[in-house]
Amino acid sequence: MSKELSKTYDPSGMEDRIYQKWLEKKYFHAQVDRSRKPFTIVMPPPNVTGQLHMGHALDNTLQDILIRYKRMQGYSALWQPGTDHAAIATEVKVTNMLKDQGIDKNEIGREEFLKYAWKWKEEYGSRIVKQLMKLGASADWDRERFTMDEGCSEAVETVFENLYEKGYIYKGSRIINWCPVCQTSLSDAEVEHEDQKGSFWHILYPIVGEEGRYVEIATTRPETLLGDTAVAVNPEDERYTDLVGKMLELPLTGRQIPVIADSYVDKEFGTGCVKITPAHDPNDFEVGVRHQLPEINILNDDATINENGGKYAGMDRYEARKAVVSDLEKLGLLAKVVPHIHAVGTHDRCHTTVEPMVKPQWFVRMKEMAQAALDIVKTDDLNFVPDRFEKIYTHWLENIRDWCISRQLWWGHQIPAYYCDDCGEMTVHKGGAPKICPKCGGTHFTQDEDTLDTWFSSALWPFSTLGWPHPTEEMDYFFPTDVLVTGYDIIFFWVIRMVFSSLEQTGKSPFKHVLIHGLVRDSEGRKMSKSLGNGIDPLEIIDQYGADALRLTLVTGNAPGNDMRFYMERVESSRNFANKLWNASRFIMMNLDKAEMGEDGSRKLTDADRWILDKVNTLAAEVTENMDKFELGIAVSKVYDFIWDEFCDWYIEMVKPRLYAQEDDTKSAALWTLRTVLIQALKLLHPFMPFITEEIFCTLQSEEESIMISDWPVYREDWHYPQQARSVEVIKEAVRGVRQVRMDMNVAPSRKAKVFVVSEDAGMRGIFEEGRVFFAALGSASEVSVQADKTGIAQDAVSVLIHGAQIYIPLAQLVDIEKEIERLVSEEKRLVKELARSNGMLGNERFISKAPAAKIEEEKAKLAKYQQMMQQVKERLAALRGE
RNA sequence: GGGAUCAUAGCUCAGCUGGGAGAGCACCUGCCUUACAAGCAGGGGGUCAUAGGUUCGAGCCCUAUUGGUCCCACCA
Repeated sequence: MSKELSKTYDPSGMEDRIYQKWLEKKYFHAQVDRSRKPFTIVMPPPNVTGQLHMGHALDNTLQDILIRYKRMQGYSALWQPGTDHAAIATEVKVTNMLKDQGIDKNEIGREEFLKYAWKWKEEYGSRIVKQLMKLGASADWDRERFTMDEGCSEAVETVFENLYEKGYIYKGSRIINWCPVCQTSLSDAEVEHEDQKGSFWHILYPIVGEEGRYVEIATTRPETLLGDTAVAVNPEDERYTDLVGKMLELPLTGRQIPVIADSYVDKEFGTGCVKITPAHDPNDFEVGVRHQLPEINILNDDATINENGGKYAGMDRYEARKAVVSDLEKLGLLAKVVPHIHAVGTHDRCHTTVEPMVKPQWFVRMKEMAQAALDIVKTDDLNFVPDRFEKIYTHWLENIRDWCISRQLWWGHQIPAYYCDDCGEMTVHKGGAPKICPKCGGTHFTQDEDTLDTWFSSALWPFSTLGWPHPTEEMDYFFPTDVLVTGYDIIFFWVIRMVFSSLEQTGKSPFKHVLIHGLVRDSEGRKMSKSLGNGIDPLEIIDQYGADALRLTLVTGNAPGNDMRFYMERVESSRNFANKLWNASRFIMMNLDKAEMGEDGSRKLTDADRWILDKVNTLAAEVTENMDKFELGIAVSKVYDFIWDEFCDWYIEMVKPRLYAQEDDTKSAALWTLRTVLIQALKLLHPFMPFITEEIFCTLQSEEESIMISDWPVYREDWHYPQQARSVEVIKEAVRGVRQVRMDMNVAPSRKAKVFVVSEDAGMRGIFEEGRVFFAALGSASEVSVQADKTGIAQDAVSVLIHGAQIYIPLAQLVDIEKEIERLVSEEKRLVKELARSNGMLGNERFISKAPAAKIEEEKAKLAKYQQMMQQVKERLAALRGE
């Protein structure tokens, strides 16, 4: 006696109840178990103050599918979760929160600010975790980590020290990207280039000592003229050969600057003369280094002009631009202004135009580590799915520049560099300040003010969460991890940095596979964003349709690496599928309640039973293969089609007459098959729709169990029934034909008719004898007569011609002979085409000589089939026409 | 400037290593058949962007073209 399911599928309440049970039973907890193989996924840590959006929902659904699949296969499957401190994102939020309370972060100071930040983290840190739970995420929450917890921080300081000692981390005054609003340096990856309309200002620099002679330069940023320390021309540019070495009058400043030659200058572009501002342009900075030019910083941190800008000091950079241009015009030094579209670097977070500035910052030298990361992707130890992302990865690494890791923020890992209060000597030291200054023996130190780029700590995530740098059992067992699932938008920020960090620190790639997915867009293909207000809240979808429906929607028809559009209609159709499965299960349980399933020995499996067993068996093999190739969208649609089409629309309908009969010696076999196939299908579906499958599974069981720790279906030889698989397909074809004909003839569904199956082939007759009962039910037949010839069949019966048999339905006065002929003629036309195609192929000598033998045999079989059917059509037509 | 990617049914998208074009939704026609109307049965609808090429055979491979999306990039 099984328990009961409610009448309609209603996920609300059910999902939370089930999740709670899973938590209590500790099914998510993975342990080091040497008797089993490990399978590990490390969760991309969401921002600790973030909220679940569709991107998270997709990302975590994919991970959950993989981890549940592997767990069912018997792996010790660890899904390592945690959250990221998200340095700048969180700092901005906390700062704004304080601002709203009238508190200025600079007034309260670092220590006080951090107290607020931690409080904020405690308050909101669990929110995203709870939201992931609503989604059904089976992560090992007992192992939840945070990038700024003790262990992760230790890993960060250890790596910093290691890299510093190796000479890979250095501090230096280099040109970096500066965000004037966030007031911090940025890495190259954080700068987005946007095309903006601007102008090309052509400015005249008078040549010293040559009255009336000028050099014309072109610039998009005239205000930086205030920081110019040279003008450069190409050494091979004959137009300017005589100028090199001469001095120019730098307008508005009273300074004189030299003309230098540098191959960086493109003769063809602009005027061929470039003003050089080493302090505010990355290229100019390098030119400056080559020529030992002075750097004149003309900007304050908020992008106003500083005291080096003379009369322009205090002005904002754009005010200064206007003022400079207008002053140049007054002096007659503005040659012309040309409209110009150029790429402007902006901060990816606040979209402020960044200013290149020279500042003392910490950098990671990338050359060697990038090479290691490039090498590993050529091996089997690291591969991308789909593999085209390997190119993107490679291209980025080949062009990588040193990574600026210091940030002028407070929320984050403070750089473990200490300056001796006595002599100023810097010491890098993990685990707090050093005891004694190695240079002067001083004992008082001041720590570097800067914190690390948030990606520095997330780069260590795959191993810091497993206990590194300590030699833990987890590290030994679960590392390297198996799959990393993430969006393509984060390859540069995160994936690459994890790879080289792991290679450097552990000697291994952090994961074997990187499964890349695209973005979830709105129904019009736009990115979901706060500013557009077009975001769809996954939690609302879950409330309304259930997490299973959301998950199914996100994974169906989605190929790796491709963006997808989110449609409410698709969520509804997913929910409908859940309802379908729910009701089919309910039907099966009702029947299990009514009758005994019987002992093994008493079961008599019919062709239909063997057919569906064969189908579900094949399905298991195929789905497993798709899963292993990360083709999750294909895998789930196969399960979907199986459940809806084969199982519900065909098998259950086939089996009904046996269930409803008073006496049927195959009834228990039907019940057993229904239950067995349903369980197999539930298991195959479970990774995708964990809640509904668990609910049904548990209702079917007599004892308390869970589908999530049940065994994943494997292909089994004893369920391989090729014979029955074929014969039931024959009957299905006949049923479809009968239905089609009845529809064409407008026969009321309620009107049953006697159906004759005629075949000279005894094997074919056997198939229909065996399937007689369900053939009758599905074909609306009052009676089925299987015979070798047409004895007793009225001449005006409608006919269905299938390969190897003819089906006749005498429908008396309802049959319209003309219409019947029409139907047959169109069938004849179709067959003529098919025959032509088949004959064409087989008549082609080159096909015969070059195509694989199996293909040729297949085609020959088709030809024979069509020929046979054509003959039937011809005979039938002749009979109807009274020939 | 370099690169990636897409173009398949009215809409959104699948289509694995080349071997007779698929799904969901929408549409049309019949059905309240005692699991399900969130359903059942049947149906219409595609020169797989264009032009070449490779092949016995191309939606799939190659080349070019057109149109869209995205990423990277220090031409001031």
